[in-house]
Amino acid sequence: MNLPTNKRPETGVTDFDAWVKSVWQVVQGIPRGHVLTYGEVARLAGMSRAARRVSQAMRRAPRGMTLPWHRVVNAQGKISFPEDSSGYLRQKNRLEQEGVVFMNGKIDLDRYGYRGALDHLLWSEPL
DNA sequence: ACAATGACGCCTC
DNA sequence: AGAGGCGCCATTG
Repeated sequence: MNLPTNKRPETGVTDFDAWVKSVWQVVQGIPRGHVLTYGEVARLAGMSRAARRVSQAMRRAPRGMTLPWHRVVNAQGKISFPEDSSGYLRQKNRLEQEGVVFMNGKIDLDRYGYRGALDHLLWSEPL
């Protein structure tokens, strides 16, 4: 449906560049205390197969821009940084500070993920 | 120009 | 549940 990478002669902007901006918006829309997977972000931004590109997009965010990057995890409900890395710990701490609970290094996506967020909207389950 | 690299996901076994 | 294998695709070396 949407295959990017076509340069527009005038602007020099690629479809991928445009998609990157959508990614920022999607990520900024993730409510505090909830998470989305890379695949979900990619899909919501308009490229269903671009899960691996989401991290690139977030790294491209301008310096001043606040992006809740820590609210993006992989489809297994786990943090995608190596466990021994500082990034892993930073992300985990930020999430726990928002009330997200880890069990055996995993987040319950039915509770904190996309569907979980919908449930909260529908019948206001306590977090 | 070409091969390797990921903050991934899905399907199999 | 968990480990492999493979497809993905812009970027990097």
